[in-house]
Amino acid sequence: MPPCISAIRTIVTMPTIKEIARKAGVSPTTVSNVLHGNTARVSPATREKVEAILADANYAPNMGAIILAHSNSRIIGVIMFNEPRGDETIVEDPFSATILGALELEIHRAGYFMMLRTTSDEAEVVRLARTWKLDGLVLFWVPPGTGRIIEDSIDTPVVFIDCYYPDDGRAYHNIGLEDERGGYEMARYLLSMGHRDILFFANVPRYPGGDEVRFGGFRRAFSEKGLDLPGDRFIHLPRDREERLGLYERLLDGSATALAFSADFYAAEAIACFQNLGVEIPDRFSVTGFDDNKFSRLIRPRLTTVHQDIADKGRMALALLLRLMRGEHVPKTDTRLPVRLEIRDSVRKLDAPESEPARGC
Amino acid sequence: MPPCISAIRTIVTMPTIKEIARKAGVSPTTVSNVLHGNTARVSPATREKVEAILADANYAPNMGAIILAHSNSRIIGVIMFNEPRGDETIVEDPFSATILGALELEIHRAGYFMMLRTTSDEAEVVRLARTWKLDGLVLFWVPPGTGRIIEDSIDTPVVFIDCYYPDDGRAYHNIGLEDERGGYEMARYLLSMGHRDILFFANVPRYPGGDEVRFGGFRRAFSEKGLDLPGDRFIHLPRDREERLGLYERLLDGSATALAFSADFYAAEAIACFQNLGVEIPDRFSVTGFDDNKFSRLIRPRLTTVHQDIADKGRMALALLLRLMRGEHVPKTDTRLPVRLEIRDSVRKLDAPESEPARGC
DNA sequence: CTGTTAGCGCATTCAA
DNA sequence: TTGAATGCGCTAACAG
Repeated sequence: MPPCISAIRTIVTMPTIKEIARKAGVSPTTVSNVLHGNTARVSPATREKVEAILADANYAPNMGAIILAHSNSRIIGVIMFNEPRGDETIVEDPFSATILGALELEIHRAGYFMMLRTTSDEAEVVRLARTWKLDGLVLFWVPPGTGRIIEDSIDTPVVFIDCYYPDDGRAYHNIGLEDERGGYEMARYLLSMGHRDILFFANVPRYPGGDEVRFGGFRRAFSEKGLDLPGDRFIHLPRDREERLGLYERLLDGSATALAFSADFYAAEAIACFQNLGVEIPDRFSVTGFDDNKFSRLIRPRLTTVHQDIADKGRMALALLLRLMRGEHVPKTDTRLPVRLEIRDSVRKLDAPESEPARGC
Repeated sequence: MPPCISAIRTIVTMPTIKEIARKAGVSPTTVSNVLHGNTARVSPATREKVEAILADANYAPNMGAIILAHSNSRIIGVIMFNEPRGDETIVEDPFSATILGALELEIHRAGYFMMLRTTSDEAEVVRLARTWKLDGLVLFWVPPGTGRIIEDSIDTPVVFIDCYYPDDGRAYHNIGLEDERGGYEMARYLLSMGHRDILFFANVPRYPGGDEVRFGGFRRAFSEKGLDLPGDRFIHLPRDREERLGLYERLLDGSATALAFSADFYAAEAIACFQNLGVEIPDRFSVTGFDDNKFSRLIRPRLTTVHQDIADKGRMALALLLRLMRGEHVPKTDTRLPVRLEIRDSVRKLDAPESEPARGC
């Protein structure tokens, strides 16, 4: 190994508290007290000296030792439950990406570290929490029943995002959405536009419980009008893109006038597919989404959808988690963040001329 | 504390190697050997017994102790350099999201853990690598000069993604893109469609060096035709959305016939803005993007752009990093992944009728 | 094939 | 106000 390399290695050697103490001519305990702002336990003079050496040596603690010493890592685990499929990852979904961005920002800001993982295996989550002594956990789309197992197996504060639970008489810290109301309002709107023959497309396997609740909102709106929305109007989209495109094409032979998607992305995909086939939207089909992601206003026609504040969901989840981590007692409530119907241009009034799209940037 | 709670806590208590050893009636070393598959050092009989107890106790190692014992954490740090701005995060960008998804998959698959962080501070990266004894580092969009500082300060294998370097006579492990060729081909195409008055919009502050290289490709194509593309055609987009929209609107008073964006998202944003103002694209402006993200084929007109395989970039970066982590000697090369011009419907031939859009899903 | 031992870096008693 | 001693859980060198 050439000398220049070993010189670099020397720079790299990480100073420890012990070394800092030696340089400062004090004990490791004193250095530790300085590091922790234990001003009462150290004189200003030594404090200053130690601080100078600390800065000069570019001291950085060894988290391994810290974990070992008091079993917390300052790591917040962010886990997205999903079945792995083909070449699409769940992280790249615009919803996921937006909320992950918000979480990263807040975790960083709070002085914690973020460990990201996707899995469909609760045992893996438990293992992760234990081996890393995670300080907190944010769990997305946990299937019913699984949340209980996780909470019972670990000692870590947990906040769920977008989860629905079995009737096990137990409460969870959850940040969710007014899914029922979202479905209800969208259905009311579609009904008001004259649509009766509606198909609802679930969010592939991504939102256990939630899609059903949204569909429940649709049904409620229908029954309020004395109409029925049969269960076979709830359709699971295939995971495979080609299969989805085939499904969209086959809809052209059907009688539905409106297609309600439980995610903007698939709505956009379907619209593009129809347009590529020369089928005009919303002339042939009215199409609606859910979430109001960043792209729903960029596609044409602009997508009528159910708006939610995605980044805010992440911020709320983290604020809650931080409180739990501080040991505050927070009542377990299933928070349902508000939704708002966002009417744009992808739904047409039946038996009426097309509406003029809105203007303005 | 009620008894039921303490019962749960008991379940939670994490077994250590020592406890496992006690239960199995062997020494901690033997357990450790079993855990590490050191079959040569332990008899099949004891191995089986220990394994049974291990599984039964749901043993999970304490990473703190492991880090302390041999200074590697199995964590791969993923760092995205960026200036924080307003309410937009870099993680939610479709490019980032796609590559993060691929990285998460590969890191997980390789048995490592992923720590995600955005920052604009190289000192923070160094600190992170040291305090966590990171096994590897993936760095995005590192500004020129900063990469060297980081590499010189730590002992961790580093792979850069989409970085350009100063002429410091040094090589880096970088997975980048044929940016110059991408710009060149796009410009040639625009020229072939009769465009001469072109504006190039840089990727906000996100891609130091890269945007300039893409613009360099544009200039080369122009000069090959004996034309000049002056430096004032290179425009930095404002970070603030409202300001960007204002900029787009002002373009209507200009003479440019084509707007070349260095990111699909902004191209899509601009197109939508124009459409909202009642301005037809590509009639009034031809618009092009870069990256070919998931949405570029969903918007209307479908976006003509420069395609890159984003997920593959992540996979290649991680494959390289894993080799480096294994101690393999890999020559430092600045890999430039191929680009491909993706001609769709957002560019029109000047002085010619609009082209018919392609059909098919 | 198995066990003993020392030490990784830090926080935290307890003594001085 | 300061320091010495102990232990967190694991690995690895060494001894048996």
